Amino acid sequence: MRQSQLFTKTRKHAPKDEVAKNAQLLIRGGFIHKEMAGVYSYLPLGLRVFKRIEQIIREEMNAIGGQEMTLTALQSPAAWKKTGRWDDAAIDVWFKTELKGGGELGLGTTHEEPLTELMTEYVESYKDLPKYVYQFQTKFRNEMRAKSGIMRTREFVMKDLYSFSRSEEEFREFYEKCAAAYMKIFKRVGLGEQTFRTFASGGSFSKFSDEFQTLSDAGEDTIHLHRGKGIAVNKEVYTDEVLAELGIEKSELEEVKAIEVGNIFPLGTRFSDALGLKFKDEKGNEQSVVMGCYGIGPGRLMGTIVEVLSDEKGIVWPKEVAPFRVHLISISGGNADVVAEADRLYELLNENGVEALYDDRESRAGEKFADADLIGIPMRIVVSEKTMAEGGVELSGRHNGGTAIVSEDEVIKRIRA
RNA sequence: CGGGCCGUAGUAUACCGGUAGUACGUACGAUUCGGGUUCGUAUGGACCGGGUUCGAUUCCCGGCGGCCCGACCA
Repeated sequence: MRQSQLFTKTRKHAPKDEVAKNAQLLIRGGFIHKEMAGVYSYLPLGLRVFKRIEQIIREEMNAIGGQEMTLTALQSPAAWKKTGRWDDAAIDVWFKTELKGGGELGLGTTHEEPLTELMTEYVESYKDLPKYVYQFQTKFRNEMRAKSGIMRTREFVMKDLYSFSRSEEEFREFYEKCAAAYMKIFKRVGLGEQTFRTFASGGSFSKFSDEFQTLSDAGEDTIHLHRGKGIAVNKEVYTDEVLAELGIEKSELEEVKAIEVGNIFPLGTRFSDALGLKFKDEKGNEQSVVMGCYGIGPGRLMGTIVEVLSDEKGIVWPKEVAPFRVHLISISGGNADVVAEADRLYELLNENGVEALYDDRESRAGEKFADADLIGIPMRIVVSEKTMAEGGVELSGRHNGGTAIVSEDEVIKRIRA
């Protein structure tokens, strides 16, 4: 895409009402727009990153047997009343409203109830199980206090997968599979090294759950990390009993701040019992379906990547989530030959299927480099009088900054590598 | 929900109970052209309502909005 056509622009100053690094950089770079507290729009660059993250999650969920669908955001109270969760005392973040013709409805905060009820239409026999269903859905949560940029918002997309199994053992098997898939996802988005499976509270559904925590001072959570074993314990459940169960000792742990980027937990039969999701086993006996729930917020993940991987000049996107594969920059100083050469290279990249952001604006080099650093595309190609004189183009990386003059043929190969 | 701070051009910031200034941006002209070039001209602003006052952007009250700490957090 030609940068001159992009409707967004970069800014030198972050808005004063944003303190979180992720929001400051994402707004300065033109990735997101703050609509109101805790509500952000995703602009062209931001949406590209978001979609990349979403796609990585999708691929990994499909790989473990997930079937994608979309449930509704508007929620009828009926199913929620059956499980006792329509009450504000049970879920205090409901956005509720009324229908014109009478009757209440809510904006979905989570989707156990509607999906469980939906599954009763299709699950009858042990032959129908297990099943794994997921979606990317907008969740609405009337948080007391939105904060930390795009990390805790009132409207956000969540990938939520629900597992429906015949037994506790079958559930456990998938639970571990999903935990492994989660680690793959965090690795692919560039957070593998600093993300740890963390033993956590199970809330009102089960004794325990597992969180995935990415180390960052910007995090809301405090965890006790065992670097050697690569596991951690959330402060909430940091008890002698839990430590003994995990076979670790206090002296081996360090207390660190972290961002919760994922959470998986057992639901047992809490929802299947309340909503009548049962199946007939091989002997004809009726059994309750054993459920589990698995969430990741792509937006929060995007914010976390910015928090963890940016530097003083701006964002540094990992290759797999970058809005474009390469940032092509022309430094022409009004020289038409340089413009023609850069145009040609842009076409060449397109022809080779390399998505490029092409800075074809008539700006000076300094401004273009500063913008490129802020936007954070990992690979950069510069075309200028200098590179033309040297018979190639300049290739450099956002992260290490090293540059090299390479030929055109070589550049395509290197980018694809 | 408890506590605190804050609302001034598009953005970031000054000052002031009596003409609201600067930087960036934007427009035009010139200059320059590998790390936000320099100069000139122009553009554009006090969240809303009430009160005090001769006079309020400034002080007081209310509303709305924003941020932070804590609590909460499927």
